[in-house]
Order: sequence, then structure tokens, then C-alpha cells
Amino acid sequence: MDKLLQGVQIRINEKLYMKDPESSGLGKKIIEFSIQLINDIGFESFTFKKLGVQIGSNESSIYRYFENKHKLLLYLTSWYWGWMEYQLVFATNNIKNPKEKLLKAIFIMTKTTKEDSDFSHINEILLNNIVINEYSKSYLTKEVDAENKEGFYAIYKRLVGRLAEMITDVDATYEYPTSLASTILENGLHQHYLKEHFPSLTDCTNKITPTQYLTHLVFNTLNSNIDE
Amino acid sequence: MDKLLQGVQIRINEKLYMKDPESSGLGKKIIEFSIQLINDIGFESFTFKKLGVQIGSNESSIYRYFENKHKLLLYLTSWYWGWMEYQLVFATNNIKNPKEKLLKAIFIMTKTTKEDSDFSHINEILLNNIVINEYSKSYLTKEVDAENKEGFYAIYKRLVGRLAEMITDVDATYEYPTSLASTILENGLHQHYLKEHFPSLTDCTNKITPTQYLTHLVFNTLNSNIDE
DNA sequence: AAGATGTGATAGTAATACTATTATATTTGC
DNA sequence: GCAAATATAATAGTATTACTATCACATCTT
Repeated sequence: MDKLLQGVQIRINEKLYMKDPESSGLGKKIIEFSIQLINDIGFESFTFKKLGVQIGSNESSIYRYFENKHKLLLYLTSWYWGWMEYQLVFATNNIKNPKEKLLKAIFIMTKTTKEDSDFSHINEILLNNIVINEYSKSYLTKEVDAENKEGFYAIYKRLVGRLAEMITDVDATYEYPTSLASTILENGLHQHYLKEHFPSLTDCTNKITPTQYLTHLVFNTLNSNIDE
Repeated sequence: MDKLLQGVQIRINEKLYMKDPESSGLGKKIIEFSIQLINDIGFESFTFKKLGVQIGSNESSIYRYFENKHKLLLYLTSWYWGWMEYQLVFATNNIKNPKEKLLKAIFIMTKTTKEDSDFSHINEILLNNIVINEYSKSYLTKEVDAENKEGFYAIYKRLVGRLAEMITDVDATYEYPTSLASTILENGLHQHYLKEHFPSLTDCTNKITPTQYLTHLVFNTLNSNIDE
């Protein structure tokens, strides 16, 4: 992640904010410090008032950017998936062999974010952590169908679509490419969570990664050896 | 699910309640109607005050049974997994063939609950729905490690252990039995959710079930044909 | 220099998530 | 059958949350 990413701008659904946080210093501060604060105290305890204190700004000013903290979470997670999509496309674009391509894709989507790319005010390591801990709360709500219609999950859906296509390119006879794609993304996060909080519920450790588990799962399911 | 289940008592961690809801009429009403209400309005909007109105009782009385709504959710989901465990053991006990046993286990764990067993005040169909929609909220919290130490997730963990063992009995060389077991349970719920709210993210429909998808996934991964 | 826009400060409201106290039922033990 | 113990109901009160509204002030623009 370097110079090449400098110019990247991730497009977020405009209905998620009242005022574009990328358009001002305060907006960027809101993003930067909300990531830190949500990471520290968890999404439930996170409030705009507390965030205001952190950034030396007022609650009411934050409300001018985001309607509520739920929309902010949707903004942050959308950004994350957009960033993932960018990495996916960038890293697999020039790979012609379908198996190699899928292998790389699984790696990109399930690895731990180990370093902050520094190309923005967004700390990707912390954001990755937030997604592991909070993403499902962004859709497990009574408003999910209405918000889905508004396109709030569009980036994630596009990403699943891309993965599913790569799966089909490896094995066109496989009957569940979309389910498998969503399993890779969702269970990737879940295995990371289990490793941290429920080690007895996973084989993932410091030596065995979710990437290894899911790679094995996918390629055996597709009845297609990695190096065949 | 009939007579045989009449005598079943699912043992819930005593620290989850202040007063055993099974010990009184009001307690049973709290369980019965909290399931209905959470199902109707979602866990976020659910409050003890609203529940009090529903059952013609007072908020303060409910607080004598449960410290807060989070503990109530843990109680309900523990009960669900306990019930699942009972069904699993009951249905697989006398199956000797490991593949057949695992096949049955996956079916039990990933099917939709279609009927209420009527052996208690608990509506299993609604509870199944609650687990699909809310279970991850019960552990995606900042208190997860402390609560795990208290044994609040013990039943679920035991269930994953049982499944992992069945996987190993089918293929002792498989390296990720525990991760696969947790994937079956967690992704089973997730595929049901996707089917309902994000049909474009799954291949599961009215004709293709999460059970079929996961059965195929597991048996192909284990490199072991179902009817071989 | 005037006008538009962005931010900060303050105040206020309804709801949530409780706790405490007291009163009134109901159960149980003798 | 009555007292004592226990369960439930009613009421009130608190701190916090999740906002909305208003106004003052600063800054940026033209």
C-alpha cells in the first residue's frame, strides 16, 4: 500500500451523510477519531457527545455530518469494503489463471490488516478491527430492508459478486458460488473474532490463519487442487 | 418433537438470572412474551417497560428476574442452543455410521424450525428467528471475555465441540474440525438471514436450503462422498 | 463591507436503563 | 386460620442517551 493508493477515493453512498466528511477538517477529524473511539469503547457505548469531547468539538457539530451513529457505522464499514474492493481489483487484475486469482482474492479478503497505509486519516488496522467486531450490527436491524433499498450495502454486495464470479471461473459447475463468496467474507471475520475471544471454537491460532482454513475449504469444495 | 420432550429441562447458567423464570407464572410470562416482543420490534427497541405493558405487569417486577435485557437475550439464546443440543444428541445417538451421523447433525443444526413443539411456553419458531437476527449481538460486546469466563456461552461451546468430534470421526486427518463446526453453526444462521434480506448474496432460495449448501460444503471439504 | 456558510455553546425534550421505596397481594408454615 | 415471609405492583427519581432548536460568533467569499 503506497504511492499508488494516494489518489484513491472511495465513493460512499451520499445518503449516508448530511455533509460529506471528506469536505472539511472537522469532517475528517470525525472519521479519524470515531474509528479510535469505537475501537476503544465499542459501538454501544460510543456517543457523539463523547466523540465531541475527544475532538474538542461540539455534539451538535457532529450531527451536521451524520444523522446518527448508525449511519456513521454504515459510512465506516462502507469505506472499509470499498477499500477491500480496491485492493482486490488491484491485486488480481493482472492474474490470468483463475485458481491463482481466487487464491489471491481469498488472501486479500481474509488476512489481518497489519499496517496502516497512511494515505489518509483512516487507520485501517483499527477499522479492520471495527469491522470484525461491529459489522453485523450494521445490518442486523429492523430497518435493513429499507436501507438495503437505499443502496447502503451496495459496495459489500458488489464485492460478494466479484468473489462469486472468481469462484465460477474456477469451477463453472459449482452450484453455490454466491453463498460460498459470502461465507468467505463473513466467516473470515468470524474466525478472526473467535481466534481472539473464543479460541476453543476455532483451529485458527498464531500459526494457523483464517486464510489457510478458508483457502483449504474453498479449494477442496471446488474439488480443485491449488497447484494442479 | 412430542411426548418424549415433555420431561426435558434445559439447564441455563444460574448467573444469567436473579430469579429463575421457570419458578413462577410471571417468570414464564416474561420468557414467553419477551420472545414475541423481541421478534416483533427487534432487540434494540425492546425494553422491559414495553414488555411490562404487554404482560400487564410492572417494569420493576421484570428487573427482579433479569438484571438487564442483555442477560435476558443470553438466557433465551442459551435455551435455544440447549434445545438444539438436545435434538442433536437425541437424533444422532443411535447412528453408528459417522457420515450418516454427521449428515443428520448438519441437518438438525441448519434446518429452519418449522413447528412449535408445544412442550413449553417457548415458541421455538420465533426463538429460531431471534437467534438468526440477534445471536451475534449477544457476544459482540466489550464484556465478552468476562462473560465467557462466567460460562455464559458454555452450551454453545459444548455444541461446537460435539460437532467437531463428529467431523473428526468422518475424517481424522482433517486439520480444521473446530473451525468447520463453528462455520456450520454460524454460517447456517447467516445463510438463513441472507435468504430473507439479501437474496442476491446467497444461492439459498425456497428450493435450495442452507442445509444443502452446508452439507455439500462439508462433505466435499472432507473429501468424502455422502453415499460412499 | 455584506452576505453566506461553518462551528460552538447552550438549552431543552422524550426515552432509556435503571434503583429505591413503599404498598399490597399471595403463599407457606405452623 | 393467622402470622410471617415472599412476590408483585405502583410510584418516584436519577443519570444518560439521542437527539432538536436557537443563537452567537467566526471565517470565508465576492
